[in-house]
Amino acid sequence: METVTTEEKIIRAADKLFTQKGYAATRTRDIAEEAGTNLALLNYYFGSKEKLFKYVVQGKLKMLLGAMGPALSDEHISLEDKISLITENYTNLLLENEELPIFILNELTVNRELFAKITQNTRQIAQPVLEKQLKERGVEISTTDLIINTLSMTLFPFIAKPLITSSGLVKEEEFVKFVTDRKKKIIEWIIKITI
Amino acid sequence: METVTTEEKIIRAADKLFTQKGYAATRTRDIAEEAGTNLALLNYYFGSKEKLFKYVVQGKLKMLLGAMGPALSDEHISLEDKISLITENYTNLLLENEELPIFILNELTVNRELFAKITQNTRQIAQPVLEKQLKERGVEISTTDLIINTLSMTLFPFIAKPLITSSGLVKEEEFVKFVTDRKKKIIEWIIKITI
DNA sequence: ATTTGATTTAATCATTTGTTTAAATTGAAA
DNA sequence: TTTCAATTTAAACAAATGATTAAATCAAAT
Repeated sequence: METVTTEEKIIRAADKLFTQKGYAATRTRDIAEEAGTNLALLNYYFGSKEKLFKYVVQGKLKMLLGAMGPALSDEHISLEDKISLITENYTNLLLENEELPIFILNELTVNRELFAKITQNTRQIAQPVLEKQLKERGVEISTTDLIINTLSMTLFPFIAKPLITSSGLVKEEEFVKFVTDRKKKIIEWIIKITI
Repeated sequence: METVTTEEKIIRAADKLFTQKGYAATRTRDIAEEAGTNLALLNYYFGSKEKLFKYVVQGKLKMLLGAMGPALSDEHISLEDKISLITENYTNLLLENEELPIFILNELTVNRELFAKITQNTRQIAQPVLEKQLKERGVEISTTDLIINTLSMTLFPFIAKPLITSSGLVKEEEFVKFVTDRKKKIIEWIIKITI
């Protein structure tokens, strides 16, 4: 049997509720109840709701950026394979964490300072390599447009899922197939655009 | 001089704060203060915080869908012009209302039922016309992919603006130029993909 | 000028919410 | 077994928050 410490139980409960409802709408009492512990333990272990939130957010953000960083900055991975890796990694990640992007982007809007440091690193390493690879190909598209187009087409269906499904564009039960099929298409589209 | 009723002042204040901070984080007292009125007037005119919120959301949602609906269902507008209209309309709309998409998508995640009715209409009218136009062209892409790709590339920069700017991909002061320049590019890209 | 209904104000209520406190319990070390 | 720190519990506190009330003010109609 796996033993889960009280601290870990609180983290998991907080993760679930914060991601689901956002910071402001989540009650410390609900976290405690979800964790099956006492309300006071939240402050005993983490000091405050806000500190617990930051802990959770840091983890989520690393998750989100971790799916992109390493692939981008490797010189030995071709442009095609990079696009491929990004769409593949993100699609898989978001299939397991559908609320992740909206959660991050929403809290990011309110709490911008919190994120600046973590995000900058990734780009500064990745961008020069990408630019070099694009130049070698004699491509007219900018690195920025390439990255944003890839992320757009990959992430948008997850971000806009409630709009897409409730409008009937894609049925709820077909969603997984829809984004899975898109993985291959996106690479083709990006290549058509880029070359 | 323009005369603004108290009711209108409350709506504008609520609009601003709800869009900026979301439902849960917005305090009725802040709305009253922002409107320059008394707290009790909010309940006098709208009954409750929730009713006021729904009023605001309905307006925002119509705004968002209104930028797409009419263009799509018109048989006399060519495919190119439709893509063109959507990116043009949305880019302009979101330049004036940058927080709009994240606000809608976030609240939509929590409050799904509220939106179902309004969104369904738009698609049911538009999709058949689009499908016909695509078939006439002998194009292999699906209507769904076409719509989602166009929306992705147009909306994503606004949705992910905090991530894009704080990561340094696009500088805050260059953002307007960036999305404005993208308008033309998106149309070219979509055509490359579609044809 | 008076009346009447709509609007506004100030004060208060009841509940929720994040946090703290002090006592109880547990479990390992001496 | 005793001791002692770490952990857990139950209760309470103070502030914040959505809502309500009753009185005051205003503006138009009579």
